[in-house]
Amino acid sequence: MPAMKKSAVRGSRTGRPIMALLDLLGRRWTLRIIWELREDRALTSRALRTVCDEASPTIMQARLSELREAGLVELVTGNGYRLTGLGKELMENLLPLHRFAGRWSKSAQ
Amino acid sequence: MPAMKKSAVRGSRTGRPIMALLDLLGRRWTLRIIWELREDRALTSRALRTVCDEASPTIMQARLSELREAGLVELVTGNGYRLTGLGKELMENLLPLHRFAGRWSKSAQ
DNA sequence: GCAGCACGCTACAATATCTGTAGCAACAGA
DNA sequence: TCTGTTGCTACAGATATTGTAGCGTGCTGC
Repeated sequence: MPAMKKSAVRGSRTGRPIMALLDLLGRRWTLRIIWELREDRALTSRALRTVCDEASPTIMQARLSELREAGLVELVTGNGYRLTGLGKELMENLLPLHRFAGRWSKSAQ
Repeated sequence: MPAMKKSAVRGSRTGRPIMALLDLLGRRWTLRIIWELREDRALTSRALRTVCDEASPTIMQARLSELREAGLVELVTGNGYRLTGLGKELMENLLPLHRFAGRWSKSAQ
């Protein structure tokens, strides 16, 4: 499994991949980063910080490192960060959330 | 939109539902809770803490309150917590992650 | 009644994580 | 050389999470 060094994925000591994945995605900005890189976008770390509500560089670098270790994101020098093939696969699974978010926001209270 | 009182959803001040949703899901244990309630399971708060790596009661209650405000989870007295209709819809969108997690874990390095 | 027991939930101090600001070295134009 | 941008780091303060203890309520058995 990618990125399985000691604390790359917190908690979830069961070894079940889905738990490790849910834990990885359940960290601040992680889902957002993947979302912002959808449709083959490549963004520099600073551009990512800007689109992610001016997230702090510390945590942005930490998340990008984790995502790189996990094999979901890669750094293309001179071009910024973008999703790997695996990352795009994950993105495909997340795209339906856009439609759901619309329904969710409309279902008042 | 459900649960849009002041700080129910942190960051993401854009008002775009997808951002609010990604922010809600990007908090520790939130994804895991929804996952553990899949397939119409109903779990007590203590059972949820047990299956979620013994998460602390403080944070479990906080997450459950947020999810209830968001209309994704409900408390059935005498039966524990379970997903609402909306919550099940979200769950449907998350189920493919199980398969992805398997592929992810197999793609060494 | 009255123990036990599990429930949802809270208090509170210790710890981990995140933020905000500043700044580094390396590279690219002008 | 000067200006600007890149990826990335330091560090102190703020926020979120953990771990432990415990509350009040309702239920079951005695």
